Amino acid sequence: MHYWLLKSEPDAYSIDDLKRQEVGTWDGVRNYMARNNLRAMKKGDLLFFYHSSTTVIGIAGIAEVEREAYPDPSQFKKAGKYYDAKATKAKPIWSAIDVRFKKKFKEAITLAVLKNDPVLADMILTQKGSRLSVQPVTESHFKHILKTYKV
DNA sequence: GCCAACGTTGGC
DNA sequence: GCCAACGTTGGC
Repeated sequence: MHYWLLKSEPDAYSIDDLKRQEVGTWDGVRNYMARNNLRAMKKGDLLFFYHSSTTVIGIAGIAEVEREAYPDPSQFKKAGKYYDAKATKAKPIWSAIDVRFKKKFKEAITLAVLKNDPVLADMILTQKGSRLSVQPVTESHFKHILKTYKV
């Protein structure tokens, strides 16, 4: 079992959207490191759903991997903003996963709170300048966050 | 809205 | 292969 953190701008896709859908597609990732992390995910892995670029920045809830990486359909859609002319069906470049809603926190665990926690000093999320949108979270960090900021 | 940090592109 | 220029992310 591995743990992850996925960022999304709630204006585009929020944990409430996922809750409504029950199972949602995580597509549009256009960064190689983030993509490789998507590809490393296994069904049943747990992930933090993180809200970025919004009024309350932080971890909004939990989801789990429902379907492992497959070619991101949005790379083939010419009209869409995630279209990639270099990608072909035979040789796709980008990957998507499906995630299943697990839980929405009553209140998001904010980035400020996480940054203030010495236990999380070496978490990728809390590093200055870190903007990786799909990142691994260690088991101890994941459990620590749940235990400490239980909501 | 600003801007630091980072990733990507493309000229050489 | 280097690196400047540019575009994007994302916190503040």
